[in-house]
Amino acid sequence: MTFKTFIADYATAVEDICREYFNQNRERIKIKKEAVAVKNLSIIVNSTLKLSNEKGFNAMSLRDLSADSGLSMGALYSYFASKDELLLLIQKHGQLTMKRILRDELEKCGTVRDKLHAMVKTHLYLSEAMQYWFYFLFMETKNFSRESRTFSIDSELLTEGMIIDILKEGIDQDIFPVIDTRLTASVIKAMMQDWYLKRWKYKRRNISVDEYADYLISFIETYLRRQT
Amino acid sequence: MTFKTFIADYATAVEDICREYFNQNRERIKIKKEAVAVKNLSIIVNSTLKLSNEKGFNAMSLRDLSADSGLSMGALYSYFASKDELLLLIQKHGQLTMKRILRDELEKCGTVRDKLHAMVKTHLYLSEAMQYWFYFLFMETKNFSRESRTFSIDSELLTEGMIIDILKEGIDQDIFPVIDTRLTASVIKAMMQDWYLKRWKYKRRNISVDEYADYLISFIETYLRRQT
DNA sequence: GTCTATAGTGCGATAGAC
DNA sequence: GTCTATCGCACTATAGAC
Repeated sequence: MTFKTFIADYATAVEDICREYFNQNRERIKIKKEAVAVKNLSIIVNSTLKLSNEKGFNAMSLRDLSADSGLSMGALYSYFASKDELLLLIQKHGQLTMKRILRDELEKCGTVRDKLHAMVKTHLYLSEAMQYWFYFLFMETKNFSRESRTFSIDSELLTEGMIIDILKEGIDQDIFPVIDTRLTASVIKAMMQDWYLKRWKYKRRNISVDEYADYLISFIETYLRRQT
Repeated sequence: MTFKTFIADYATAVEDICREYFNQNRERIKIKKEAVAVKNLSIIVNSTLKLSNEKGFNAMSLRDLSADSGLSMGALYSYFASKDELLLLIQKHGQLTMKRILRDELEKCGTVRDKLHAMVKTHLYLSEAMQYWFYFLFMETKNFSRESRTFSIDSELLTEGMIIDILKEGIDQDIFPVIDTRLTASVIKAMMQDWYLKRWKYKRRNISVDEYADYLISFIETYLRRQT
């Protein structure tokens, strides 16, 4: 798997998320034609992510969003009931999609080593393809409601849990040395997150997501090599 | 060095930063008595950091700050000219203090291995002692002015540069294997940053900063062990 | 040196024309 | 389904009393 093959499979992810949101909230949304709604929702979401990445969701006014999306203030409110609901749409549906993709990719794997590679690559590819989305989720969590914050924390722990399971499986099979799986999973997650938290740095240095993935995998494998 | 010995040396860091700010802006600040000014500035800074960590600097109103600090709106404006200036005070003076402490601690070291250990420990201890400050600087960068953002980026690259220098020195002395120093420094930084970005996680698990530091050092050393 | 009261601004949200 | 015009509110910042 390379980034190019990955992106071909998930090019319509944003549109899919918007369609799902539309279908789940049909009664409340004033627009009735699916094609129109999904198109405009995608524009709204993309504009919101762009503007929020620049100056934060709180600092982004709906007037900014109106100007950037090309929709009027009134039109925006046909798609969501409040600014908070827009935040929720992006958080909830974004996170669900990411979890689903990550799980799907992992299920294709046979060996422990395959799983570890798929975990690192899929996470990095996802955060590359949905860069704004990942950055948004990380930076804006504190603006969420109590319930949403819990959801966000669970999401972090879920990914970490998946890494822990892979490490444990490897230790059981005598492939990896005996290590602190929770701390190791934690720092692996931190290294993967750096890709989208410091995107500007890697861009400036012309490091591609595939190069970063290869480096990370070799770094982790060196640590997990059993001392003979 | 443990966290306990470290904190004893730098207990007055916040107060020192406020005193420095006061002395550099004597003409503009309406309060004239140093003792009063430094005391209230410390309260203001601590309240700002606390509130910003909860909901972000933008979402924190000066009414919130007034309530939390116990100073009236009018009194607050005796210490700074605008909300933006308050942001600048925290950013600029905080960053300078951190750089200074980091450099001081590294200069005490003799061997390459000592330097690497001091780097990890000092960075973690600093981010533990000034947790709110570090989190603030990371999360609020997008609210900074253009010039301030550059300053912030330089600060990130400076720390990374210090790690690169240590790695290069180790490679030259045949202590470390030949590796990509820039990428390695980058992921080491990412792992150190995780300590303050996910403070809630480590707190929940009762992992102390000394335990995290020891784990990180052993992780890095395993990677840097020359294969025989 | 600190307070209260308030001016002026820009926000989120909505009503009603088209 | 989208627009423009506008309301009420909360914000930053300041003026003037104590």
